[in-house]
Amino acid sequence: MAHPLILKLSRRDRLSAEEQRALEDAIVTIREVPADQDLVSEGDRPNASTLLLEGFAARYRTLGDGKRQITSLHVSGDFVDLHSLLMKPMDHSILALTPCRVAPVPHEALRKITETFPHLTRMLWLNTLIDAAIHREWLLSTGRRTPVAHIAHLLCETFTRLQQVEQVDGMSFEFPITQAELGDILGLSTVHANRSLQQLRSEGVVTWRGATVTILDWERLRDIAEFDPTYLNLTQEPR
Amino acid sequence: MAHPLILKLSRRDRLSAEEQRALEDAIVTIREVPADQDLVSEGDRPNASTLLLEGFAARYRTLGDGKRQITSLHVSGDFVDLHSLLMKPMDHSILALTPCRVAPVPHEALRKITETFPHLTRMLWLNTLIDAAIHREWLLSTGRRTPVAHIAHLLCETFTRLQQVEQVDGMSFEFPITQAELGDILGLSTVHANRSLQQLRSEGVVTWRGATVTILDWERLRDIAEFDPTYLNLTQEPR
DNA sequence: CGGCTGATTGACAGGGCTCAAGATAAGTGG
DNA sequence: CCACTTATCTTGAGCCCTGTCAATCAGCCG
Repeated sequence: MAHPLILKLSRRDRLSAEEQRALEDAIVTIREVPADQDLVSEGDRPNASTLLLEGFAARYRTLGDGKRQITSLHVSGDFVDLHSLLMKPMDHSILALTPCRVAPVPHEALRKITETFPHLTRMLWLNTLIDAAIHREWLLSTGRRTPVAHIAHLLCETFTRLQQVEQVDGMSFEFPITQAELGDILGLSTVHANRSLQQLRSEGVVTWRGATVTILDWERLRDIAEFDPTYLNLTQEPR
Repeated sequence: MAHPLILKLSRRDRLSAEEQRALEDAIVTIREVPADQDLVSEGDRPNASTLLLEGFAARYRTLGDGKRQITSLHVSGDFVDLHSLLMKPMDHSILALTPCRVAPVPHEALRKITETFPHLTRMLWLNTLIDAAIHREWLLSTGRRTPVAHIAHLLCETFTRLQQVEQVDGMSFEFPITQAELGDILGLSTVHANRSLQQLRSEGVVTWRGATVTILDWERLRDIAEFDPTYLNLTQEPR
């Protein structure tokens, strides 16, 4: 089974046949998780990391008064909690935004990879480094971008990430999040998320109907967002 | 030379003598960088990663209109751009907030470590995972904490991190950042950063005179911040 | 002492939040 | 396929938070 992680990593550097096999062999079971259920919960000490095969998931943290911040979004091919191999316990939860198909990859298998496949280990490490780069970009968005630019950036980023795993259709893609969730990504209230989104739509750069987003004017969207995909490390290089 | 990175990593898991030696041997030169100068600049393709031995540094990104967001702070023992081993080019810059003593660790040496010391590699990987965990915590702060709670959290975090590398003096520590920089950390204007800080001081939980911060009431500061150090992974475990 | 940088303050405008209601869309049972 | 229920999206109004601008104060250095 050629899973989307291989697709994703292969964009950054070539994986040998052995490396691909090691990744494939690491998957022994598949689990279906319904929407709105935690894939992993804060405080867990998982003994496997979760590879997302299908669906959308979000990592989030909640404050005492119930305010929630989504700290990252995940799509197929993402290793949503690869870090739990080395960091325990979980310091945040991961929520299935849609029904998800996931593969728990036992930490034993991952540890074995780190002992035997240095290059593949670096590629997995890189995977978590890209997560961190996305976090930094989100920090810039939350702290300094206007709400409209923040949404624009989120759409550019999501489009680009989905493109890598062949989940886009022309300039359209499925983006099944509610506006309440959008607010929790942006660090804004639902109402303000709604109004900012309307502004972006009214300028004719995007369309967002139901769960499908269409980018009508990529150049303009990119300019509004000041989107520069460097941080996603999409180039193939020796790593 | 027992550098602070060894101190820092040893809090998370025991390093063997060979591993420590490998880290020590990786340092061949030391460089002094004056304050307000970039240690590394966006777009660079460094062939060494920078270990911060002394001083404070910050990673930041800037928008077209000049707005700046600081995405992380670094203190002695931090490997400020360890990620540049695998991610090129640099997607952000790193600034010396004070005069810094740094050790460039050649990527060659690091790559060799990944080929020969799987456990040490995991420890370095962990180091970058903790950076990412801090990013997530900052996202929560920027998106959902009040400015006062955000500052409180920053102080709790900084105190805890400095404690690990023995840079605190009782409940006091040196924190040489200006209020403009504080604003760029919080995602607020300088003026508002100032007013929020005053509020925290007026409640008698902290003192911040010149570059030295003193925590007068840790419990209260922790409660205001809802600070939970889990994400810093301070426990010693097999990794 | 004069000239800097950084901290503090006041006034005011605009942005973003809350509350609450109405409109749409999506899902469910008959 | 319809009627109903529920979730989501929109909109309006009013208040508070936060940004901007500009001036004053404080500390440090030559």
